[in-house]
Amino acid sequence: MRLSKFFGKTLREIPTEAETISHQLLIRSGMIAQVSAGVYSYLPLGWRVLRKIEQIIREEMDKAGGQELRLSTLQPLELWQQSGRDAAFGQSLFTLVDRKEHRLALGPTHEEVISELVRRHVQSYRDLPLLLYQIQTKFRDEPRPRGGLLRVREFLMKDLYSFDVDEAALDKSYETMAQAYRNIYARLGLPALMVEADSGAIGGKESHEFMVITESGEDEVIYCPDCGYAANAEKARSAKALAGNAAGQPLPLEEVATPGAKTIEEVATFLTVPTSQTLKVVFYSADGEFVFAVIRGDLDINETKLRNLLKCSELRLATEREVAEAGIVAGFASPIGISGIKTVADDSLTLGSNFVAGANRLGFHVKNANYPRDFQAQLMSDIALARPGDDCPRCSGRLSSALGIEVGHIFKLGTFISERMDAFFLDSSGMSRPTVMGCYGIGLGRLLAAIVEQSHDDKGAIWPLSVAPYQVYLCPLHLDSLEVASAAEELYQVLVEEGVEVLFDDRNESPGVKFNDADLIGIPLRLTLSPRTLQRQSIEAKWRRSREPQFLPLGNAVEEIRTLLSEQLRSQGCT
RNA sequence: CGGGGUGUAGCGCAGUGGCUAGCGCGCAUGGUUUGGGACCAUGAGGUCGGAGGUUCGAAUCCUCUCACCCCGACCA
Repeated sequence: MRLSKFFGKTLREIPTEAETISHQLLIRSGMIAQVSAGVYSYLPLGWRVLRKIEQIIREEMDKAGGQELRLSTLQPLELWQQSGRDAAFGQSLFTLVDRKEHRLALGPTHEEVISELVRRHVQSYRDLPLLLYQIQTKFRDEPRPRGGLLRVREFLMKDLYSFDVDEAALDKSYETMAQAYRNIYARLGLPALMVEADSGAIGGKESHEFMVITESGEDEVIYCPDCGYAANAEKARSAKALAGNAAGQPLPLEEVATPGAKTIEEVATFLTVPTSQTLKVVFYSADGEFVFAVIRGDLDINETKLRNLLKCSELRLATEREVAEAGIVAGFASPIGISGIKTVADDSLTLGSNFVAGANRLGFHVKNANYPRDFQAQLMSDIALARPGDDCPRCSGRLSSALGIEVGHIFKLGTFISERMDAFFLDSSGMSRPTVMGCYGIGLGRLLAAIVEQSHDDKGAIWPLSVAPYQVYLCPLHLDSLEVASAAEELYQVLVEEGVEVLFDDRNESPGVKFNDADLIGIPLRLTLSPRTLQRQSIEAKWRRSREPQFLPLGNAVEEIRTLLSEQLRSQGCT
């Protein structure tokens, strides 16, 4: 491609609306253009990268046994009502009404549509397993799009759905997909960490996310540097230490005056006990129901875990007014002696005894509260937030945290969707059973942004060869020199004939402009030729990533270039 | 949805009641240049986000409204 005829222009200045590096560089290099909040067009450069990413994903899916298909984007809302996930997606669903007043959704994901399809085509266990995938635009009306391509409302996504006869077979499909994902990230030159994750609105039991660790990430990853345990903060566990007198004999309840001591810190200081010797109560509204969440004073509530435990869709802190209306004395509340309010507890209550808790009376707490002697909880589980510095749940290490971009998410869905969508099959004994599903998503645009986030310098993007918009930037200087012009032209023609992807800077610009554009766009290999290099019968070759150029003899430059490129691809793990 | 911010030329910005709205980059034409964003000359390009109001006079003051960005809530 000749730059003189190319659509799209580089920008010298950083557009004001772009804050994250990838957003700035993608706009400045002319890869994408914003249309609306969370809606982008891809210009030729960006589109080329996206298509290469797509092709790598397609190859790995095919290699793993996947079969590509295309599903509808318009989905009748009934499908979502049938699976019951219309509530889970809620406002994120883009909906519209057709001329017959029929309600439709723009697909945010395709489990419903594909289950329907599979239902009609799969009757026997002999038809399973199936790995079906699609690479299509999906729509989600995000509350807040952000960071350029990092979180958008219209996005290209690969989703693969697995259908198996039982859990064991699902485990196998899951592992096949996890490996395919590792291959994809390797080929994209993207270091991605597989972490345990919450399954959110998608539902299901087990799930993992693939994270690229970078400052602009919007997810917190909790990990153990010693044993490799890693999980999204929403999901992460920590080993909860025993409280100081965990082994103590339960003592009688005793009310003590604690004037003005409302927070855990104040109470603990006032009574000179560690915070792990206190109980904390947090008030929530869960789908409109008032809920007490009780946890040991040194820990915090993880709202994702709480939501999962309560199986509710809307969870928020109760307002002061709701607290007052429930007859709660804020700052001095506890579940002791309270009835008629749903109480859920963190299992840390069992890791201690003789706690300090609220007395449900202004200015008073009680000492020696013990579970379950003094109060009960309807639900008890781990609902604590794992924090950096906590003990690792798997080894004796200490947890750390980092921010990451979620570049892939795989789920073991189980049977809840297939049951609702009637996707049953007959097993070998003639019994009707729901297919066991898994789904495996990867966002292409976000992947593209993540690559830039972790592979750039102050000059611009640094694309790995496998996905670079072009492999080579052909950069002649002094184009008014006939010698240079004809040598460049000839080299361009030959390279193109050889199948090398060349961006030919045939503009009559100054060297600085050309070099800066080459760096900004981030083409892996730059070939410079000028009167100076021609005099030495050579052309200069420089990798975007490195500082030092090398000189190739003009005579067999094409051969040398091909060698350079194939060596580079091989070192990237791509063949 | 709550909080904060920004809308003036393609991009980045200046312009707090006054006459024809500026600057830099970019763009066009001509010329001189050419190894890290060159220089000179000439030129094109604006319903100042929109609507309403105040005023002799509004980019500027008031009201409403829309869009976009950031933080939070929420979310894959």
